[in-house]
Amino acid sequence: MTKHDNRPLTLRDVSEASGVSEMTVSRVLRNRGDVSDATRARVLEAAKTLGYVPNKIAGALASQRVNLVAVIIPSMSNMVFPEVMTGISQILDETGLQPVVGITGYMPEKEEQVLYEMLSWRPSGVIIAGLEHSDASRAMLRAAGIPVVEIMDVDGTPVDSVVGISHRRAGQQMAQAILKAGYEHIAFLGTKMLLDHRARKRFEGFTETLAKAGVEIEDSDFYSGGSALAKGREMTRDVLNRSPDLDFIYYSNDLIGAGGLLYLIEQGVDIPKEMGLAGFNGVNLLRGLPQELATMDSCRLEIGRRAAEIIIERSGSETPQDPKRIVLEPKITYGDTLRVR
Amino acid sequence: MTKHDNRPLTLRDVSEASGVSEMTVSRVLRNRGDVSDATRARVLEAAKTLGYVPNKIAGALASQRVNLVAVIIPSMSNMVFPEVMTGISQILDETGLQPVVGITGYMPEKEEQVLYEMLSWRPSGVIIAGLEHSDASRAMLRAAGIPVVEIMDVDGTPVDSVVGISHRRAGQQMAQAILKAGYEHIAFLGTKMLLDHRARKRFEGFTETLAKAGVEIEDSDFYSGGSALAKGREMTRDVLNRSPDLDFIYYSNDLIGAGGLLYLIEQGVDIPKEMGLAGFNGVNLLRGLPQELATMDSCRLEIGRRAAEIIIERSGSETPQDPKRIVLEPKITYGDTLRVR
DNA sequence: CTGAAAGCGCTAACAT
DNA sequence: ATGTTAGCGCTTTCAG
Repeated sequence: MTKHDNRPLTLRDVSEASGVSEMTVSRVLRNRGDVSDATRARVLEAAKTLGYVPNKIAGALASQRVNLVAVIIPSMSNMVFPEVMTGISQILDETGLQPVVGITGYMPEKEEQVLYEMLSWRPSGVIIAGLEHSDASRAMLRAAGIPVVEIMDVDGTPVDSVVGISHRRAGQQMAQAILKAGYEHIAFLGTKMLLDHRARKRFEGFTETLAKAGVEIEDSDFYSGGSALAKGREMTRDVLNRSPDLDFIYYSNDLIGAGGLLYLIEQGVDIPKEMGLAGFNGVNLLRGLPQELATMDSCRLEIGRRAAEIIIERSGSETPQDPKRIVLEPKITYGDTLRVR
Repeated sequence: MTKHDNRPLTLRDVSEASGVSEMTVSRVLRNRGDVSDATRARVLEAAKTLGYVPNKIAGALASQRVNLVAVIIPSMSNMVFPEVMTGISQILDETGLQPVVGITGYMPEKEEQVLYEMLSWRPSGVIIAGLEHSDASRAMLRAAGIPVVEIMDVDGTPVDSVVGISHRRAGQQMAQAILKAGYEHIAFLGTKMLLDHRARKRFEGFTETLAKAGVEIEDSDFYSGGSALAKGREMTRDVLNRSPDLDFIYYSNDLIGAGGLLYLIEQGVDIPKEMGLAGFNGVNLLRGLPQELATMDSCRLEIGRRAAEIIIERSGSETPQDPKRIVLEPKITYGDTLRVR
C-alpha cells in the first residue's frame, strides 16, 4: 500500500515505509523507551523522507496530555502585555510547554468566551490577567482541575495562585512621593477605567493617601481611544486651562504622561519646578524623551516569568498543591519630573 | 453511575444526567441537526449544571476539523504585528475560526520549530510573515495541504497566497519624494537587518533610486537592541557629528525617527528646512509629537484583514484554488518633516 | 528491544 | 427527532 491522495501522513505511513511497527515508530519519534540504533535510524530516515508531521490531536487524546498553556490577557497593543508574554516565553521555552494567547479586550463576556474556548483544548495550565472575572469564568477555572495563575494584580481573591503587584499600594506610594516632594495641587489624568480594574485601584490608592494628608485631587479627566501621546497632550492642555494652579499631574500610564511632558516643554513650563509629572508602567520604550518621566515599574517581565514557573512546577505533580501568592514590589523611578521642590 | 473523581466531564456525563443519548447531546451542543426544544432544553440544563466544557481534542480528531488558524510572526513587541493581529481577529471573529500565534524572533530555525509545532495541531490555515523561509519550512507549508498566506511583503516567490506591500517600492517612493523635495545630502539610519528582510528591501529600493538620480547615501548606521527612541536620538547625534552637511535622514522605523526628531528640535534645528526626516510604518501611537514625522503607512490592519479573508474563503472549499496575490499601495504621509525646501 | 490490543472522547454515517 | 456503530491517529498497557 502506498499513499495516493493528499490526506496528511500518519504514523502508519511511516511504519510501512520503514518496515517497523507503528508502536516503535511512535517510540522513536517521542524519544521514549529503548529502541535499537539501527531501528531508530530507519524510522527517522523514513519520517524525514516522507515529511511526516505528527498529529498532536490524536496524541493528546490518547495520552491525555497537552503541552499548551492558555494565556488570557486584555490586549496586545498595550506595551505591557507583550512584555508579560516575553517573560512567560522565556521560562516555558526551556520546557516542552507552549503558550497560547487569548485576547479579551477588557470585556468580561469575551473573557468568558475565550476561556471556554481555550479550556476546551484541555491546556496544562492557565495564566490569566486580573482577579476580576465573571462567576461563570471563575467556576470554569476551578472546575478545570489544572493550575491557574492570575497575574498583574494581587488586590482581591484569587481562584488559585497569583503573581503581581498591589496597584492600590502603587497609587499610595506615588501619592506619598509626590507629597513628600512638596507638591500640593494635584490632578489625575487617565483612561476611562470602568473595566480596567488595575487603573482604578491605582487611582483609589492615590486619592486615599492624598485624602489622609488632607489633600484633595483638584482636577481629573479620563479618555478612551485614540493615540495616547496626542491624548496626553490635549488633556494636559485642557486641565491646565481649567485649573491653572496645578503643580503636579499623575498620569495613569507613561504614554499619556509623555504626551503631557512634550506639551509642557513646548509651553516653556519648568519641569519639575513649576510642574511635576509622573506616569505608570516603566515603559522602556520611552527612554529618549527630552526629560525622563517619573514612573513606577509594573514588573511585567518578572510577573510573566514567575507565573510560568508556577505553572511548570504544578503541571508536573498530580495532586493540587497550596496556592502560591507572589507579591512583587515596584520601585519608583524619579527621573527628571518628580523632584523635591 | 455518578462522577466521583476529578476527571474532566465528558459527553457521557451529560448524557447520563439528562437521560439523552450522547449523540443527541453532541448535536445540541453543536447546534447541528434537528433536536426537539424539550430535549434541547434538558441537555443544555444538564450541561450547564455540571459545568461541562467539551473536549475539542476529541472533537477535532473525530471530525477532522480544527477551527484554528496558525499565525506566525517574528515579534510582538514591535507595534506592527499587534496591529496585523487586530486585523486578523476582526475578520476571523465573525467565523468560528481562532487565531493562534507563534513567535519566531526573526530566527529561521525558530520559525521552523514553531511551524512544525503548529502544523502538528492540524490548523485550518497558516498566516506567516515574510517570504523568506528555510527549505524545510517551505516544504512543510506545501505539504500541509491547507491554505497558506504569506504576509507583509510581496517581493519574492510565495508558497501559496500573499498579501502585502512592496518594501522595495516603498524605499523607492520615499527616495523619489525626498529628491523631489530638493534634499541632496541624505543619510539612512536603521536596525541591523541581516534577518529583517523587509527593512533590507526598503533600504535597497531607497539606495537604488537615489543612485539612479546620481545621489549617493552620505552616511548610514545600524543599531540593535535598546530603546528605539533613545537609539534614534544617539544615532542622529552621531551621524551629524560625522557628516555635518546632511540635509535629510531616512529612518527605518518611526520610533527611531521620533527619537531623532526630538533630538533635532532640542538642538534648535529648523525642520524641515535645514533638515528633513522620514520614518516608516505610520505608527499612530506617535501622533502627538511636537512635529508630525513623515512616514509611510505599512497597511498593517488591512494586511491582516485580507489575509484572514483568504483563509476563510479557502478553508471552506475542498479543492485548492489558484493562489491570490494582493499588493497594497502604501501612501506617504508628509507630515511636518518632509516639505519642498 | 519490539509488537498487539484496547481505548482516549468525540462525530460521521447510517439506522430507526 | 433520536439512537447505534465504527472509527479519527495516536499512546498506554501488557506480552513477548
